[in-house]
Amino acid sequence: MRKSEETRKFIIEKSAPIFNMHGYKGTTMSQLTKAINMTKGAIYGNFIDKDEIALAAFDHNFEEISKQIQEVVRSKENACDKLIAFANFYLDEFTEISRKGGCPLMNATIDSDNIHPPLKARVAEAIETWINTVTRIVYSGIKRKQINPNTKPEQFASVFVSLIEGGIMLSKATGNTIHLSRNIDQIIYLVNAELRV
Amino acid sequence: MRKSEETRKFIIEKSAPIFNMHGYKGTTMSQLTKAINMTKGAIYGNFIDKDEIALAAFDHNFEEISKQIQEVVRSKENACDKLIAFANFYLDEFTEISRKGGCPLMNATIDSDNIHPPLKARVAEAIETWINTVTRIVYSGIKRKQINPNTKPEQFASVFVSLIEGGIMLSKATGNTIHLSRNIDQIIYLVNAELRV
DNA sequence: TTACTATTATACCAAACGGTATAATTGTGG
DNA sequence: CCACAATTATACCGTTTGGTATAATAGTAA
Repeated sequence: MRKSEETRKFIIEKSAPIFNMHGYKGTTMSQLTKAINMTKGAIYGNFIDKDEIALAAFDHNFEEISKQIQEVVRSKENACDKLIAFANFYLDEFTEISRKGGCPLMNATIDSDNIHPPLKARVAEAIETWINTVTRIVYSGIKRKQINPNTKPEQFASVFVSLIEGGIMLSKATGNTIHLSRNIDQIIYLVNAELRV
Repeated sequence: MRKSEETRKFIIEKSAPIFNMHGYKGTTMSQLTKAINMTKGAIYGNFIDKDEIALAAFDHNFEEISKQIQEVVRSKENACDKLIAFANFYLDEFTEISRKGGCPLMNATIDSDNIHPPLKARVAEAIETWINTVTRIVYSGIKRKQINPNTKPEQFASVFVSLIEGGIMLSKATGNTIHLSRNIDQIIYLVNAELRV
């Protein structure tokens, strides 16, 4: 009763970066058995099929990055500082994120589309959550008179998230961090020049 | 001597959206035979392997979208108008692009990573080309006194492309065009408020 | 320690994978 | 229209795929 939950967690942790790197179709059961150093019997004793592992892996990837972001955001008081810290997190962690296959939200967005509807639904939910986090920071900043009341929180959130994701994509594709770096600069500029009061 | 090139072209055209929708691993030879309504013999008589079709499909997807963008950009005289027309193209064509599986550059970036080095190299090249196009428009605008000389063309290009790609990703994932729409608004705002002289 | 249950390993399955040899067909220059 | 070459269809190959019985093992409550 106890052991199974441990191995289940273990399997998810080891599988998560593999799904993130190779995608759903690109990840095979034998890749997973090698990574976790267990046999199929162990996997299928804890998961009903590949789908369940893939979904659990995505949840794990998203939760892990969410936790880190929450921590970074909470470490700042001012809403503008929260946004800047949020953005800088991705720049600081770019190498580490790349090592694990890039941003799981973007990867799963592309990977699940036209292939895996349940995963796609999960991704959509995660992205809404992420956008809402940014939106709420802006709303809260306006309320606390830290952010210009003319700012449109939803508009800013789309731009904010897009600059991060777009920057990751460009830097990943070209192998050059400069693109993400420029985008984070742009975010910092926007926050300081247009949002901050 | 003539026929083979025709069918080769035909195979590429029919295969391109499939590779774009399902990715390299997610696309199977039998999917392709169904789509082109021919047998494997026909395919392997014109291509040495799946890789060659995948690469040709990516090139085709990129060339097709490049051609359309070039046309849109050339239709405007002023550099700022070129940039706005460029951005609006993606908003106007979002539905059509989605129908074909989304932006091939983003899809291939995610899909090729950790899986297909030759395709990844091709994607990197295509993205550099795309960024250079934007950079050149800005440089040219500065030279022709249409754009503020303080503008940093490379910085703007990264932001420009990221807002488009990020917007596509968010809109694709959530099924809501609003994200891309907001990003295009942001681009137009940036061009008119900060670039245009 | 025992007895039973939960968990993992082994061995296997049919189906689908990318790819190929070869036969049938079709296009084409003379 | 013929003869030959280029192209496409058919039938098959070994391998790998996700998944499953079942046997062996390990954990656990009494």
